[in-house]
Amino acid sequence: MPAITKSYEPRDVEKKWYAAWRDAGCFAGRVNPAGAAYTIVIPPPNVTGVLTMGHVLNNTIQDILIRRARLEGREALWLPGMDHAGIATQTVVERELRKEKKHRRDLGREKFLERVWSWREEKGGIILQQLQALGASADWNRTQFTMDPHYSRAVLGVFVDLFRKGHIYRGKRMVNWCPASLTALSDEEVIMKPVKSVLYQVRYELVGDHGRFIEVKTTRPETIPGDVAIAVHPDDPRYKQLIGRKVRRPLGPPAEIRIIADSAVDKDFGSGALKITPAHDKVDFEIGQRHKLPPVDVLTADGHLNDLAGPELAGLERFAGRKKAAELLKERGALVKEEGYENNVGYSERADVPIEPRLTWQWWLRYPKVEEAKIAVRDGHIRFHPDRWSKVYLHWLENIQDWCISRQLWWGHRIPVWYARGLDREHLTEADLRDPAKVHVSLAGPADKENWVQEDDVLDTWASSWLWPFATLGWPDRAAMDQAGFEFFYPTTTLVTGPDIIFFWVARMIMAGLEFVRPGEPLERRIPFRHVYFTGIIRDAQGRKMSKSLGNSPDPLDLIAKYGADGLRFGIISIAPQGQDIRFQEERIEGGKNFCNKLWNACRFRQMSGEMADNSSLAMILARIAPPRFDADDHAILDRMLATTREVDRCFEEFEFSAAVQALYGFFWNDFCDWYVEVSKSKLQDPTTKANCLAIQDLVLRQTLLLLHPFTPFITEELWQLLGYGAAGTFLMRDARLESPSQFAHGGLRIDTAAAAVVGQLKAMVSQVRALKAEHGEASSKASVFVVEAGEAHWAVVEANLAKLQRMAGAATITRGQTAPNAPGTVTAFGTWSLVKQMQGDPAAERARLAKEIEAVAKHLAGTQARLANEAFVSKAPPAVLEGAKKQLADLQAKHAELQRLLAAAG
RNA sequence: GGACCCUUAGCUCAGUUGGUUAGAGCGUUUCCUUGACAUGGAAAAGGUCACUGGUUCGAGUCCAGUAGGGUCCACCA
Repeated sequence: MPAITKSYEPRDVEKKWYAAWRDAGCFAGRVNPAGAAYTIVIPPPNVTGVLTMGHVLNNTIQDILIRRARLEGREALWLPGMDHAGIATQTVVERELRKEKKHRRDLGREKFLERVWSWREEKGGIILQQLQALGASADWNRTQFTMDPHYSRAVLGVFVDLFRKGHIYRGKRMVNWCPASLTALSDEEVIMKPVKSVLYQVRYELVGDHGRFIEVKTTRPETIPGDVAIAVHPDDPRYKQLIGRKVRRPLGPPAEIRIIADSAVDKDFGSGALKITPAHDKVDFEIGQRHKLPPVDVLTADGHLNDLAGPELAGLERFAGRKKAAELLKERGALVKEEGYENNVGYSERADVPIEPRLTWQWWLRYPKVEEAKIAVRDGHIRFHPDRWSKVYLHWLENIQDWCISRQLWWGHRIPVWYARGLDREHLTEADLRDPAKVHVSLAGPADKENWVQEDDVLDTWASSWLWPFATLGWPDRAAMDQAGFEFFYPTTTLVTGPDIIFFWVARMIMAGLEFVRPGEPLERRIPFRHVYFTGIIRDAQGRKMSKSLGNSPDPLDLIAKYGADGLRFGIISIAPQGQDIRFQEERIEGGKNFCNKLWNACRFRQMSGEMADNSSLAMILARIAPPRFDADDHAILDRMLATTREVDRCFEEFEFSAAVQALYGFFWNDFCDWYVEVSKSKLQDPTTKANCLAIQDLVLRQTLLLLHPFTPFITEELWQLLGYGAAGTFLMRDARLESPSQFAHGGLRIDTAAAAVVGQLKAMVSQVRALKAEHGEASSKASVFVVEAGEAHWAVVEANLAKLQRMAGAATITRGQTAPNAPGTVTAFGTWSLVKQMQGDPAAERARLAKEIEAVAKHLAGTQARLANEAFVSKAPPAVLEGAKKQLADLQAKHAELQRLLAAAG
């Protein structure tokens, strides 16, 4: 066996094991009808994506779950893949084209798509390589892409199916239009931002009443040429007599527009009069519909003013047009006032420009299975972690709106609809849509293609990713499903994602699963997953979201180079409590690295301490353990090991990963390294205790590596192999199995918890003695001379642990005797220890120290006495609490008396 | 306007059903290179648990309210 080096160097170890796992096929999810499946589908990163800290957190958690599932003996499948990301990808390729001074229209649809595909081949999907550096144990042979042929068939098949069921329709409606990407967006893709703007107060002159005006307030004067009316509230006394009159439009081609009454107008906002521009505002559009007013669209698709805006404005970009419009109004005396104003403006999430409400023909989806989707979560068939997100989910479903699923892009799934050549698409009715002579909807398309024209639009990316949990498992093709193990792996077990895509993705997947999978079967067989774990959002030290534009996100690959993948994983998990946002601190990643080094060196110590026996199974190690020889420390460390095992079990059940990591950290560092390894040093000197001690170390290290493996896969595999904990040719990640505490008991392990409890007191005593030395200027390394004044029972404990105590307290000798007057001392659970040395300087310092301690004890004592003197406490508190208080009182009284005696003896 | 979350040590955060003297990591101070580890060890300082009131024998924890910070949803020009 090679010797373990002095410090852990992650780089080569990570490369070595990742390749070994991959080559041995350890990542493959296999069907085993006799076993239980554990399935995770990756939230597919965009094909344009690069690894961010958010991905690190998200995918580390998935890897933790999947590795833990393997160790529990489940058939684990982590299914990876990528999203074609319509707008994002098309934008990237268009940007490339722009550098060549070209536009996608110069290439034409077909050539442009070829270009996108070749971009994907060359540069797309880097993120999947990066995930491997993180240690992701996904089944890469199953990698899916939402534009793969079979996946595309699933997407288009679903469109056809929903169309036939009447869930999909085409309609001319107000949509969120992105003037940068030139496409419609769904409501979910629009984010509202408060924007500082100007509120213009504009007056419209009444026709036939020279010098009389009606005033409106608007933030968008450039749309005045699109005004078709002024609306007031029907009950507004200020305007009642003006209803039905006409005013002159102050901008654009001259026109007279009517003053109308509509109760949608808020009397108390602004002037109480509202300009109606149906083409550029959703509310205005609705009012326009009610009053049969035709919309006048004064903008082009890319956000410029068109000819309908009049010659002064035509051709201007919309914001330049706004400025110009204000100037023109001012010149004409129509601008009464302008004031600073802050309002909410919808922005395109992708392009980060203000969207335009725009009237266009689009394809819409009436969501299927909305009610069942609520039931699935409300009744706990799908559990959200943390649970509070279910409220957000349900609220959205309560208020759900039809989904605009068409996009005016080229990169994506082209809608499988063909219109009869020559059909007037601008005036298509619902009846036309359902007439197979006019509109053809199918996967294969019409037989006589020459007589038909295919729809130009593609589907929203989310209208493909909502099928992810089952389309990635071969659905709907039966042969592909069988090959992928659909029946075994679906429903998936856990989805790990961010709460920001609850609406975009999570809710839609639930509805899709319920609608399409195993129709007619019970709900719990159709849902796409049983658990949804929502991660927090990673923020920088100032609490800002990490984003590319701010440049405040560290490159995870740099962090891996610096701290190792395990260090990064351990660090990020340790600061990611369930459901809370995470403030990133690089120091915590460094802490992860340091922990790995600690683990490494503890194993190194084991290797240096004595011969490695056959460690290749739990049974082999247990066979070397001799419980009758156990001392308190042996009982204590095994007790803590089992408690930690149970705690980690609990954490996995509750999805509390950071708590698991903290439990493991505390156990390993404090209980094992700081105490057990240190006491081992004297036990290893003694031939009667050595073998047992080494076996216990093996047992604890083995269990620690098993529990830690999901979090830090590389170093644990390396150490597992170095210490020989698995049979030759096996892997920790694939072949090892977690043993439950009951299996340890089965193997003959009996823990004496009373003995284990003594160790807590021994530790406290050692701390007190060390502090005594430190306070009196004795270096911890100096071998000091102690005299202990103790009763028989207490001294027996000290004597039984003498060698260890000498080492731990840094003592040359520990003898029983009377405490010398004038010697510094401390009152412990096992007698009063005094340090034999020349009292330096003023004995008053020692008296002051004792007085301070006495004061603290007295205060605590008084509190306990008061509690016990309280009639209500004595009669109502549970017996265990009462007993505890009584014992505490006795202990404190004894300690107080002993301290008083020391004080009297001091100087 | 509605919903949810947060406020605990200098900093970032744990604190599971209410129960002795509220914890961790980092940072700070002092000491230590003793044969696993200085990526380390020992010790110490540091908190009226945002505020006010209530329930209770007992509240960081439960309830109500207040203040501050954050997130999501909502068509107010």
